[in-house]
Amino acid sequence: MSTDDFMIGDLRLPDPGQLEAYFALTEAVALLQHQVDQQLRAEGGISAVQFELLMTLNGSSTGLTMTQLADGVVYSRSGLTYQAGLLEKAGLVTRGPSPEDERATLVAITPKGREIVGRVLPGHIEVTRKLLYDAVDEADLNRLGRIMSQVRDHIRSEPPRSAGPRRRRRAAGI
Amino acid sequence: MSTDDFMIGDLRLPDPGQLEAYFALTEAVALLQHQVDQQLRAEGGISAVQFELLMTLNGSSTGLTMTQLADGVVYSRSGLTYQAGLLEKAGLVTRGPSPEDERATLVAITPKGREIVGRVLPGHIEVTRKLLYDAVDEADLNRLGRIMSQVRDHIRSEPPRSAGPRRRRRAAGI
DNA sequence: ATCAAGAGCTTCGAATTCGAAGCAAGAAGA
DNA sequence: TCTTCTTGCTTCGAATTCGAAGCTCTTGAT
Repeated sequence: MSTDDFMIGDLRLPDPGQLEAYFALTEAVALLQHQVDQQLRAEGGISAVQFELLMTLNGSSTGLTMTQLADGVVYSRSGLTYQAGLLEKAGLVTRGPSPEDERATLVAITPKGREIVGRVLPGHIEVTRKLLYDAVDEADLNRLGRIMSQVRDHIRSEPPRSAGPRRRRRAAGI
Repeated sequence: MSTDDFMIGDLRLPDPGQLEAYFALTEAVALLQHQVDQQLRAEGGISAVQFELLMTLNGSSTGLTMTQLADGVVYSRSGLTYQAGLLEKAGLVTRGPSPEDERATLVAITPKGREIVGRVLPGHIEVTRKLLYDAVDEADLNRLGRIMSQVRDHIRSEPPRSAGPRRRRRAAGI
C-alpha cells in the first residue's frame, strides 16, 4: 500500500487520506441506501432488498436457486427464505422445485413482479442519479466503478476466514 | 452483483458503466462491513455499530448528545437509544443530563470503553487494510476518498424532502 | 406570565436480520 | 446396497432496526 504509513508502537495506521476513503465510503453508501429504500417503499411498496432480488431475477428467464440468489445480493440464506416468502405471498415471484436437483428451490419472477419493477425503476434511477451520478463527473464515475469492482472482486476472492470449515462463501448484510 | 443489460419497456437506463458503479459500490461495502463486523465481535464482543459509536465518542472529551451521535453514524434516534442502553449496561459509556439543556442526554465513553476500542482497533485496521487498501493502489485509494467524500457531502446537502436537520459530524472508525 | 410550537429522547410495536440447528435429497465409497 | 458426508433450504430464537407516538423541557409569541 502506501510507503509512508503512520506508526504507533507496533500498529501501522493508515494515513488520514486512506481513513477518509473508508469513512466516506461507508457513510455515503448508508445515506444512499436509505434514500433508495424510501423511494422504493413509497412508489412500489417494496424494500431495497426486495427490489434487488427482483432485479436479479429479472435478468434470468429460467429462474435462480436460493443459493444463487443469496450470493447475488449478499444476503444470508435464512434472510432470503424470509424475503422469498414475502415476495411469493405478494405474488411477485414463484418458488418451485428444480428439475435437476430435488433439493433446490427455483425462484422466478412473475409478470406482476416485473410490473412492480417497471413501476419503481424510473424513480429508482432518478434517485440514484440525483444522489450519486450528479455528485461526480463522468470520468470519476467510471473510476469509481472500476475501483469498486476491483475491491468487490478482491474481497470475493479472499481466502476463507481463518479456521473455518471448508470453502464456503459467506453472505450477509449490513 | 454483475448484471446484464436491464431493459424495461423503452425506459432508458444509465449506461452499464454507471450501473456497475452503483452495484459494485453497494456490494463491496456490504461484503466489507460484514467482515468488519465479524472481526469486532470475535475480538471485542461488540458490533460494528457499537464500534462506530465508541470511536465517535472517543474523539470527544466532553461527550456528545444523542442527536449528534445519531447523525454522526447515520442511525435512527430510536436505534441509538437502544444501542446506548446496551453500551451503558456494559459499562462502556455513561449517559447523563446536559448542563446546558435539560432535555439533552450527554453520552461519554468510559475508560473501559476506551480499553475495548484499543483492543479491537489493530484487528480492525488489519481487516480493512486486507480487504480495502490492499485491493487498490495508492492513487486509486486517494481517488476513491475524494470521490466518495464528494458523494457524501452531496447527499448531506440534499434537501431531505421533509425530514429533520442533518448535522455534519465525522463518523468513527479506525 | 402563559400558551403554543418545537426539540430531544425514549417507549412501543412491527418488521427484518442472522446464525445455529434441523430436515431432506444427492454423492461417494465400501 | 447401505452408510456417511455434503449440499440446499427452512425453522427457530434472539437481537436489531425503524417510525410513530408519547413525555419532558425550551423557546417564541402574545
